Amino acid sequence: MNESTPAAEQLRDFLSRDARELAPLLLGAVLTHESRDGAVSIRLTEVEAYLGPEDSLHPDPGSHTYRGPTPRNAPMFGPAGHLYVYFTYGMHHCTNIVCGPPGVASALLLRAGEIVGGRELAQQRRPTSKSPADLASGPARLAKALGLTTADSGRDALAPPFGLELPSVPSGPVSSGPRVGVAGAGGSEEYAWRFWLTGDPTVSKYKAAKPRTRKQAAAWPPAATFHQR
DNA sequence: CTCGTGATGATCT
DNA sequence: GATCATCACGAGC
Repeated sequence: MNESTPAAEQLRDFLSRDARELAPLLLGAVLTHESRDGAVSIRLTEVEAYLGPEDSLHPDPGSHTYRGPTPRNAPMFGPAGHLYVYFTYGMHHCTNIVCGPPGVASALLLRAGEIVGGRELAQQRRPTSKSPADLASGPARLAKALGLTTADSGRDALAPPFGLELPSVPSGPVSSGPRVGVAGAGGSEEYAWRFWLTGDPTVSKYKAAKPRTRKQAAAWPPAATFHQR
């Protein structure tokens, strides 16, 4: 078995707090993933908090757990410090670190970071990246640089082959704003739960959630569809 | 620099 | 069947 060390359990306790409180504290932390090809380490510069459905004061319509547990989001209902990785848009992976008190299905989406170890391997995994600051400047880029897929969802980020190290000194000023790419109310100013290190060059460029142009084909023509097969 | 858009498949209703 | 917690690329300033 893979027993957690006392240090890992202390860190797990640290992560077991409200995602909005934890988010700024986790900026500057270094996440490492060691694989057969080598290790890559990322210093986190941008995260987003997603809350669980248990908090009736702040129900979070932008969270994957908003409508309760499913096979995909199961890790978010588990212990803090584990990974929740999902696949989206048919081609991208995104990585979360589960957090929050036990029984609250919340997590932090890792949106960007600075590669501080294994830059060569990260560049190999992201051949289209044109500068070191681009290597992990976006949630799918970050997952790609770390070599994470849905196969890693549910695994413990506080035990090998992973590792998480908190910043030894305060990481500097933190900014916050609305979450990126979240449709509907969950992306509004009311849920300004995106946090980043002010001025850091690796932070992803902000793009407001575009009002998804809905397909009108299904609704048109409106009346001539009675006898369609 | 800022847009707009196509790619592409798991997931949930 | 619609919706995505996105990225890369190309057109037009």
